[in-house]
Amino acid sequence: MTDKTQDGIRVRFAPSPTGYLHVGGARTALFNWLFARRQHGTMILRIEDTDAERNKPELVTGILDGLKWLGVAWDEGPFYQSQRTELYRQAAKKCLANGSAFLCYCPPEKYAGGDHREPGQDEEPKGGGARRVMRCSCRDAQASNPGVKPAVRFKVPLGGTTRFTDVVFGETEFSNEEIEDFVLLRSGKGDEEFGQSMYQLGVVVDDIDMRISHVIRGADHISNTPKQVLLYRALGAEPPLFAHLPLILGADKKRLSKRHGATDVNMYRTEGFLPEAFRNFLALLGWSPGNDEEYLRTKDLIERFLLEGVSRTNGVFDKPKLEWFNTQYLQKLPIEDLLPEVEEELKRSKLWKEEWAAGAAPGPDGRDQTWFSRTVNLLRPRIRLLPDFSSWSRAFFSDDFPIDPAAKEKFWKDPKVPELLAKLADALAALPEWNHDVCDHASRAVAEAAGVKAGLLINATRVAIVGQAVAPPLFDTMVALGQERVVSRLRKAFR
RNA sequence: GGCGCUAUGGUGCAACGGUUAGCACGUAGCCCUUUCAAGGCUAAAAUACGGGUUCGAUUCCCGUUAGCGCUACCA
Repeated sequence: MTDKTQDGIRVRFAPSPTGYLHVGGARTALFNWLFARRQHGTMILRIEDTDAERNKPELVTGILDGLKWLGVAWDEGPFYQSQRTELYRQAAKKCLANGSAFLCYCPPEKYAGGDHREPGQDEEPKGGGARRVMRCSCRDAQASNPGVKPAVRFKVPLGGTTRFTDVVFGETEFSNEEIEDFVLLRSGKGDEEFGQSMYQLGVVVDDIDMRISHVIRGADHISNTPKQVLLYRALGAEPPLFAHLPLILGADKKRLSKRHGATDVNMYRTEGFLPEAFRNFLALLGWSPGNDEEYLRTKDLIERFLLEGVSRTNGVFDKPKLEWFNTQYLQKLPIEDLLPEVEEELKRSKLWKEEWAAGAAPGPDGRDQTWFSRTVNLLRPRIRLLPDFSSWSRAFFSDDFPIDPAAKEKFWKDPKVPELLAKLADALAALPEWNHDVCDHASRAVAEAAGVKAGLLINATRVAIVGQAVAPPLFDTMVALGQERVVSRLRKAFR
């Protein structure tokens, strides 16, 4: 075991391109990555595409995109198992040669059907010891069917136990009687001698070849592990350390699936979550730093990540908590980390103006080079998802914005409003300077002169200048928009 | 069915033999307030059940129950 880490910590994430990058897979990838970073190790990406039937090569791009968005960067690969067939065949032949595997001529659908009971066994095997009498004895099938191509099966010991140490679950032991003679290599098609590798062989051969020190993967692989440990031994290698991760469940505690909502990480990107918030949330699903801290930026996660902190209980994917994390990041992130995300969002929605880039020309208020960052800061406490910058905050970035009918209904009810806004427009237009306090005083003066409460004017004005009942504090909003726009929007309101 | 794993509020985690069982999300209420958020305060809410071990169990052991996983020439 110890010699496994001689050439350093080496981990891998090994998705199969039979679908998109699932949040469960994303969490596995994240844990591998955090562990590798924390231990100054190496992370390898390996595509497990040995099943030509199910595998869809075009899905690899989506998985890679998902990982990149997540910020999980691998150091080696991606390696494709479909291109390493010869390696697996050699390993299978080695097992054949040293007696740890055998050729099986059974038709695939017959093997488990009880065709292989030894003579004299008429009872259907019912688990327990009876099961092992199912050792394949299909030499007869070969004799009566000379053309049949065999698969290679591993010869699991008839007795004894196989144990391994799981860093998360502890010492784990399986009775060999429970393990069937699993297939290593599919039978050959056409004129091939053998077909593609099966999962168990591929993982083990690659994990040996890639000198993997820690196998960090979902707990759904616990039952596979003894098979793999047996294979390591048959191939003359020492098994790595295993760390199985509890599964992620949906709100009903069933395995997370599409009907629970989005399970494709790329959908969280398009929904507008910040990758760092998503990482923070995911890291805390099945792992804890050992105390109550929750807001952990990526550098903190790396610093704190220990396999010992991984939980053994399956966890529910709680989207409301993810949303909370996102708002936390939207509010707390240093502005320079947030700006690029907002810029990208505004570009997506075609609202972006190059003059807003840092250090460029003044913003719409014609005053300050950092208009964009000031405006984002003003907006961020109320934003939940990145696209809100384009929709909810549209009036800050474009003159073409809708007026919400419900907002009108609520704040323009009073018949005095049109005249009030006209007076306010005149008052504001006459202002020699433009800042929060000046706007504040001018507005309140107009309200007072008209004999109405300031609130009435303020609320009505908000609707006129941003089209919504909800926005940042009014006078800050006025400053962000600039004098010209505020005046013209007020004048246009009832025209 | 067999085998394996797991079991703290609705949810995610903490307490690794001794705490009034802690934090966060969510929920309810209050405060703040020009809207809405944010923020602050408060409240309701948990050790699945039954046996042991121990001076003492959330914590260790056994059983029950429940959930999940595996049980493919899928990964």
